Amino acid sequence: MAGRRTPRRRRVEMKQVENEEDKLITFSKRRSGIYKKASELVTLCGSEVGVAIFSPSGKPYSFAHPSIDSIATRFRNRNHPQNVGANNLVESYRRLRIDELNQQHDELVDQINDDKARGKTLKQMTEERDGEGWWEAPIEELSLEELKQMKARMMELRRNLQGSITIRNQGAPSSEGETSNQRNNPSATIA
Amino acid sequence: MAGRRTPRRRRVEMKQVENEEDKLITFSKRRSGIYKKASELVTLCGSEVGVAIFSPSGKPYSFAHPSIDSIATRFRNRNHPQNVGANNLVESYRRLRIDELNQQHDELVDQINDDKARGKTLKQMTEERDGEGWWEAPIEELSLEELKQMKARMMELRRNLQGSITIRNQGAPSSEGETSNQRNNPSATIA
DNA sequence: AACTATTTATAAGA
DNA sequence: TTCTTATAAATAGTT
Repeated sequence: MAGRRTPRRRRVEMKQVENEEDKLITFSKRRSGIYKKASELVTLCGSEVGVAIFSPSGKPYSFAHPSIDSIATRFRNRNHPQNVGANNLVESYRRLRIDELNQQHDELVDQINDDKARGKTLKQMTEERDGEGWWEAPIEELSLEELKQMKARMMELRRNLQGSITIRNQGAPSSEGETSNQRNNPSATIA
Repeated sequence: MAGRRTPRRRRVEMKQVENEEDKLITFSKRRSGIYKKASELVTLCGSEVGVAIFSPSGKPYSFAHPSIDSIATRFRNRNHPQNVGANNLVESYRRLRIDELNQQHDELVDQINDDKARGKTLKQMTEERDGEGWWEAPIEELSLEELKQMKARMMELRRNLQGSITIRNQGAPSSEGETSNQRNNPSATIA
């Protein structure tokens, strides 16, 4: 009991933590730290914040205020929902080879409509996730949120484009048999 | 030089900062702090992190590693790109009334294809944003990223559904009660 | 932007 | 996992 009872000190080499156990602990603590900082920013400045983190083992975590949906929407709309975003959106869209995208979309919609997997309903999913703090939005909802976003995006785009073009042309099918596997190559598909 | 040269002390009331100027400074400092924490988490644990923040005035900021695209993709795929995510996605999709969504999509694609707004090309946009740290991804790219995500999502969905359904029928009534035999994900939740 | 008193975060240990 | 504590890091108020 004499002297220092906890003779530890630390160093902060910014290097990958080798020991897996330590790494997990560090991750856990620092994740909490970031959440706290984020929530403080929300409180102090009234700003909206969204955080997405993957643990070393790949488990997803998220933090968001007011909600992931809201954050995503704001990003989409940016400061000028009128044109700027739409322009980028449109131009980017084009470069993604709309034909192919459209074709895929049709395919998917058909398949989905045909009734396939069946799980929880949207409402159920939403209900289940209450009870935790607002900052602990379960990541399970993200895919759902993304769908909402997708619809929102489309409606926005449509709104922005309204009254401009009207020509309808399903377009030639893009001869693409192989698309790069983007699981490990997120940004490879674009250009 | 004698005595204390900076006789300041601070308080940390977690309240909205009233003074607008102070609020902006606080926001700026703390945003940097969060970015730093996030990048440290990346370095120490090798995890992937994405942060989205709106300033009090509504200006968007973001941080992401390896990229917003990657983060979004991982969230979409989650731990089990096979089924779980797809199920939610599919079910949600349905509930968003696919027909309507599809209709809107077609409309948009047609309009876009017909040549409308024209801005920077994707390549230009990408080039312009080099020179800063990887953690300072300009928010301007987000709308673009979302497009990538959209495509990625569709391709993923398509991949997941492949070999399951092939019927093409916009309004096919479902007679399937359950299809829950795909739930073989033992490691759905680590904790 | 820089400084520094102080608060806050956190690496180790228990 | 939660708590403790020594110490490193973040930052509010100021220059």
